[in-house]
Amino acid sequence: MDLERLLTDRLTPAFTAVAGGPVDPVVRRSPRADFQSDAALALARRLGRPPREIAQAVLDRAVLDDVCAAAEVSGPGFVNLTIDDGALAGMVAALAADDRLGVPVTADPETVVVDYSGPNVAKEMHVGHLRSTVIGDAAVRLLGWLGHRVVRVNHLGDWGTPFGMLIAHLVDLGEAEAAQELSIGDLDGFYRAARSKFDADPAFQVRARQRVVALQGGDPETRRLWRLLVEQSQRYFLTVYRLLDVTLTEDDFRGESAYNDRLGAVVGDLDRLGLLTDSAGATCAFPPGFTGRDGAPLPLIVRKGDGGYGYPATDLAALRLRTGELGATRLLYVVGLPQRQHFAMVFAVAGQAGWLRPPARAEHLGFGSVLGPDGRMLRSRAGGSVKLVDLLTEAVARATALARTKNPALDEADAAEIGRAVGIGAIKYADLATDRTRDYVLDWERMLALDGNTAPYLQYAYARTRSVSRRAGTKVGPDARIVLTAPAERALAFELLGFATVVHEVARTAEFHQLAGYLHRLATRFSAFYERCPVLRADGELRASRLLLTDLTGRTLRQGLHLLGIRTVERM
RNA sequence: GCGCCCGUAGCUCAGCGGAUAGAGCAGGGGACUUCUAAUCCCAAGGCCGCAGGUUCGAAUCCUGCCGGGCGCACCA
Repeated sequence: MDLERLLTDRLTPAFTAVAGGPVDPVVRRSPRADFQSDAALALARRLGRPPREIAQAVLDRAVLDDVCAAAEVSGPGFVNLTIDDGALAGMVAALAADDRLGVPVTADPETVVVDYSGPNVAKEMHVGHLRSTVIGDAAVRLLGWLGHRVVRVNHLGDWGTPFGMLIAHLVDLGEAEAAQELSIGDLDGFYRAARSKFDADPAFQVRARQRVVALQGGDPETRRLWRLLVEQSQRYFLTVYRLLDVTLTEDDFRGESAYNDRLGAVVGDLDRLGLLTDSAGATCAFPPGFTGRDGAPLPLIVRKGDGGYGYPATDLAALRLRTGELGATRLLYVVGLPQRQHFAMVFAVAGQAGWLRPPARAEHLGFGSVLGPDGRMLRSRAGGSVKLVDLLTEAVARATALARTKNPALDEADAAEIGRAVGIGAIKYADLATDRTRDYVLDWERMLALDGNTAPYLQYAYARTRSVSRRAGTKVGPDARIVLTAPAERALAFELLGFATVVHEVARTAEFHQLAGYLHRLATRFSAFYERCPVLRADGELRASRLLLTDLTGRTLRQGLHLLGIRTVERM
């Protein structure tokens, strides 16, 4: 069903025979035929034969008759393959009959830990958390759909010195008042108030420092107040996740504090392994290959000079638990690019300690910043960071207004539902549609545009497929014959068959913009098909075939968008 | 100083060893007695930052520059 793989499987033995060793035929879509294989060119030097001759020898041996209408050598030595219409139709029909759209559940499932979102307790979620949350959730959805055991970890910032100040402020306010403030989502106000008191009032500073000591010493009352802060914040974060359509739940919170009682063992074991050195009073690991400002080896500070633990220790403890107790073989860290070196060092030390060894591997899925229209880091008018809820609320409001304008017949409820799906979808899609590692510019006009590579365009294409299916009345069985005559039908068929390839590729690379690009291409192909190939006005076999193509396109768009965490609506 | 990321159409981005570098937007031209025009079609638009190198072949790999961003010991 996966055409690219099918052709690869057919060409590989032929290439291998000709070359006398294993060769990847390098099959890809071609502007000059349906597919092309480029491997003969690369082989020419090794075999000392002209590439065209090699290509011909491969074609002489390869079994392609049942799939290809034409297979020929072209140019300097490309192999051009044209798929037989009947074979193509057969594959599309098989695809339509498959609930999983040609993407089987993986044969070797693994345990994958996805560490993402990670907001800080008693601090507002801002656009910086948007990317981690959206990308991480897409990873969770995709890997889960493929049958892997996915463990979501929301590595909350719930520990450290700021909590002394926050708890002291909470006491000043009174618990009820503080809880009220936090539950309505005024986290920044709470944090700022604590901060400014800390900066201005020496007596408050003393109380704050005492609270840090009490908290770390396990004082029950301080712990209770701390829990209160954490719980109120979690409640608030969950409302944001719900609005964002993210699958994170309360069960996924595993804050930094969860590793407290393991930090001692981490340091102790690293020491026993001879990996630690005292340096300027701090206990450090010096993984090879990392140098700092003056060319000196760069330390990973596992325990600070004052005896406290920093986040390297926490990250090591978390990693060890994930590969050890959770048995994970793939660790994904969806954290901004600036942390790249930190994670490289953590992974290196974990490798040295034997906590991270094949088949287990860790990947830092770094990402760039969200920029404003001026090309600089997105800021609010006041110059502070933009509250994530504000951003989401504005997206929904804009999309709802847009829906009303475009389709005045919608009632309030429908407009609201569409506004939500489109607004949130637009934000998430804009985030996922470009290369993760790059910064991107948040531009309302562009991401809510009704054409172009945007969520609304894809959602509209989906709504059109549903509209056609609804109007058809009769449901077309999956056993309907597919007939492909028009070029637009063929083009759509090829795109539909490419879903599995993209899904597998993205599962490997976590480059979600590849999936987004695929879905946009699919929607584009469908729109062209829709324009040129009447479905409901066609008769008999052709009508049934086109209905099935329409339905299959809709299912693929819905599934693809769902994997990205984006909703579809039945009408727009 | 060292390290990482990024310089591709006016704008936002794909492409990251293969044939004539692709989309979308904006701008130009066309298609609504509609299966939802929130759409489609056509034309136009490029020293792929610069300079070397490797290769049969380079936007893609290597080296050096230039420009932008971000990191580089006790905040997470």
